[in-house]
Amino acid sequence: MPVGLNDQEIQVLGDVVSHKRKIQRGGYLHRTGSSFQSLFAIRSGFLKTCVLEEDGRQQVTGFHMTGELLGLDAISTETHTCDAIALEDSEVCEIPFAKLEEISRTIPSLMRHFHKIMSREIVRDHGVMLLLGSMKAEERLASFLLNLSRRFLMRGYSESEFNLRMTREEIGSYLGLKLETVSRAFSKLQDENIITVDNKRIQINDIARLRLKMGNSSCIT
Amino acid sequence: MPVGLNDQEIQVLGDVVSHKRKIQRGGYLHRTGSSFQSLFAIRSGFLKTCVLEEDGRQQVTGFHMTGELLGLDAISTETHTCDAIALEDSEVCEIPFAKLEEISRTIPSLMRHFHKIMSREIVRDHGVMLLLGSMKAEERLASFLLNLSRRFLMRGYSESEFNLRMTREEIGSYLGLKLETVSRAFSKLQDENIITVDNKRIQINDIARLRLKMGNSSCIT
DNA sequence: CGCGATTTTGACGGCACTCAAGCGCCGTGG
DNA sequence: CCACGGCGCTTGAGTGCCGTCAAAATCGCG
Repeated sequence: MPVGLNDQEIQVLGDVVSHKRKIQRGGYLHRTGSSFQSLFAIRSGFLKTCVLEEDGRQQVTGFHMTGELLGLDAISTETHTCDAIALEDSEVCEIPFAKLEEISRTIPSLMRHFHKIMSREIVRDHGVMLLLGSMKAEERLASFLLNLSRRFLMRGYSESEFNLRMTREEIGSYLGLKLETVSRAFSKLQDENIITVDNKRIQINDIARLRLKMGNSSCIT
Repeated sequence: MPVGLNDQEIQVLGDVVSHKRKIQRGGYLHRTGSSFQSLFAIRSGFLKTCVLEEDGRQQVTGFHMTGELLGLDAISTETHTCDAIALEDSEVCEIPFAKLEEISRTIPSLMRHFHKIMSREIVRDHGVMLLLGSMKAEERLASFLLNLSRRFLMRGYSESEFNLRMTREEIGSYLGLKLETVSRAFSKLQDENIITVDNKRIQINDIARLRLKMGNSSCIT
């Protein structure tokens, strides 16, 4: 997963990864308030992170797939600030953070890589802020689908056909919309023959026109 | 600024800070696309960061004051992903990032501190995402004012009376609202005697009721 | 097959956006 | 000194997008 490291470095890093953990669908990887010890690298599966509001409802802050790193938000307070929940059976590697810091002192490229990952998360969040702050419902959904498409492609899956792991409500929570609005936006894009929707199965028929829907060129990572 | 370092460490860090830079009101600290060399610690003043959209309009991603660190987003691509513009005459310390990484290898507490700062930025962004995704105009403005209030308090200024450095349009851009909506929300809070608004001068008369306006307890940092 | 969860679709209403007018402040120039 | 014009701010009226409420359809699963 960590790009830009040589074999030796990867091996050293491998020693840090204390053990793997399986989380079945619906299970928690960590909860808000629980103490922070480790980062988690996703080996397989699909997770969401969400913060709970006082009234019980939840806001999804991200969807995460293979190769991504979870728990970065917890470094600051040494307490997790969100829940991480598996949307399908998943497998993660636990990376004790203290060890990671220690080892990264001897491997500059690893440290640099780690810093880039944190920075990329900040850039990603800015992209989402842009989306939430200035896009309409249809633009948000287009942006979301294109983002998923790109991430599937990077992992060797089809960029034009994939299964959503999350519900309309979770998509809506992430995009700052109600589930009905998400559903309507799906239907609208389908009416225009840009995508084909069959419940959770999405097929992108015209990726160029989908990109046009999202006036903005910035693509959330 | 950096909390949690001892005197010796602070001195070492001081050596890293190559030189100070003054930016006058309206001036750029850095621009989108310019190459990344250094982080910037704000010594004094007030800056905004914003990303430009293709259509020329801009979305403000943050307001930044004394003691805060700018440029974290640029680490990932080694290119700045946003503009940083001074909203009043400001002074920053330039911190060459390569040097910071190098030195942090010998001072674990500095490295840890840096990681916490990056992590806090991620948490902050999640707070903004929550705000943009689920709050109404008045709640957003209340949240914004309380955030400013707290940050002024932390710096030894009054928490109940301060000057806004930014325009209504910039506030709106940050909060995902149009300037007219921001203005109306100010007026409404004033009508309820919760705040007193005199152009850029804000006085918080009833901080408890202002907190109530923002149903959510999460406070963006 | 039957139930609950999820999704779709429709009708309606409200909040925020758009368009527009007017005010106050301030720097410039007559 | 004062008139003028630009800019930022406020306020009003009307519109439209999206949230709310509701009902029906479909899916998933035992």
